[in-house]
Amino acid sequence: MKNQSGLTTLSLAIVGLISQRAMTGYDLKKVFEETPMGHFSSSPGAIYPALERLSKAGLIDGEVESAHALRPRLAYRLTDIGREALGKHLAQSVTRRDVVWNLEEMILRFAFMTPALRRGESVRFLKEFYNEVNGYAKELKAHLDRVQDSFTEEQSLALEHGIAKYEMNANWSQRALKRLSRGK
Amino acid sequence: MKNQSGLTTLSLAIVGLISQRAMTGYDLKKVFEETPMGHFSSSPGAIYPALERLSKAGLIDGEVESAHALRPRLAYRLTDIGREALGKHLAQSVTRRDVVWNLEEMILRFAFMTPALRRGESVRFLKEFYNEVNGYAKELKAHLDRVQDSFTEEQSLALEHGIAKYEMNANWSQRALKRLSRGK
DNA sequence: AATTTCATGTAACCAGTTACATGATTCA
DNA sequence: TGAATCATGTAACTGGTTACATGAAATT
Repeated sequence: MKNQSGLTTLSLAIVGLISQRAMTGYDLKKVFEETPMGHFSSSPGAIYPALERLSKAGLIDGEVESAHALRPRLAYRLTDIGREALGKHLAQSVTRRDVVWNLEEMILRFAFMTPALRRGESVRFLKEFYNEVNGYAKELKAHLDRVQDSFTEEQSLALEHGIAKYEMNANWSQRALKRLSRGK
Repeated sequence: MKNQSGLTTLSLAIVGLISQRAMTGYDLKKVFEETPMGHFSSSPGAIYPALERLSKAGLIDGEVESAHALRPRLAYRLTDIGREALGKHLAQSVTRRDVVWNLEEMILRFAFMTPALRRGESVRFLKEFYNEVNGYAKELKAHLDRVQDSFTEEQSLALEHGIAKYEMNANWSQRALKRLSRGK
């Protein structure tokens, strides 16, 4: 459990995908294999136990589609509880901790916002996201100024990589903000 | 074990730091807490077991500094085996898989290259890194072209985030390459 | 006198990894 | 007919998380 709402990154990906259409474990596996959707293991040893946990927690519900077969195809869809949990998870505000430790998950959250939340929530997310990544980029720059004299060239470059990463995120969120405002 | 040479990302960080100067578990904890060195847990429950594993594997060696105290201060330094293992780990070539699944670890590798490897190795690393991130950026663009009609605005933006990330990495590695060539 | 810092560890838990297993159906 | 795909699962292992524990030394 990576955060207060109790969804791991993999669980979020699963719940988010299932929120769009009913899916079996195998469907999820294929999405993780064939699309650049975050980077998740497509191993059955991760997916099926995760589905079982979410099912036990009442967030998703599996419907048997071919009861006669040896391995009945189990198509999962979101329950009302699941839809609410997803909404709450996505609506959490963006903290410094989030962008430092779970940046990729933040993008995953953002990807699932429509139609789970209202458009205004995506905008709010982007503004908060921008503030945090921009703030952290400044922190990193200040740190570089302090330490670069004692650093090897590679170490300086590695830290500059971090700065460039957060600046790229700041730029992206600004662009995204414009696109969302323009679009509606 | 995340890759063929058997070092997890945390182990690499520990071995890399210890290669620069002898360090205790507490020293490592402070580095992880106070500097933006990758993003590692500063929890003793991760660090001390990792030190023990590395010690058992013969990569590092702990020297008791204050035997009289209740908690003797254990300063670790690299063994010859450890130095060799670090060198081999850092000298691995960069694969597509690496930049897709372990990009942050690649930067960590790069940061420790001096003085563990010769400068030429850093240059080779950057060239390979550039090829892979650039290639993957192109893959992502092609994917976006294929799927964007069926995507929500947020999903398109999330994928564009991925593209921007790999383009930023391509730019960074080009800049880094120039700096290393110029500098020596 | 009280709090923070130094310093190392353990225990319970949990999620993800690799590898294995089964067998029907579809395709070359 | 042999291989690939569909489809779901289990078992052993591993490493990281959170929380707890201890107690000396330094600082406020």
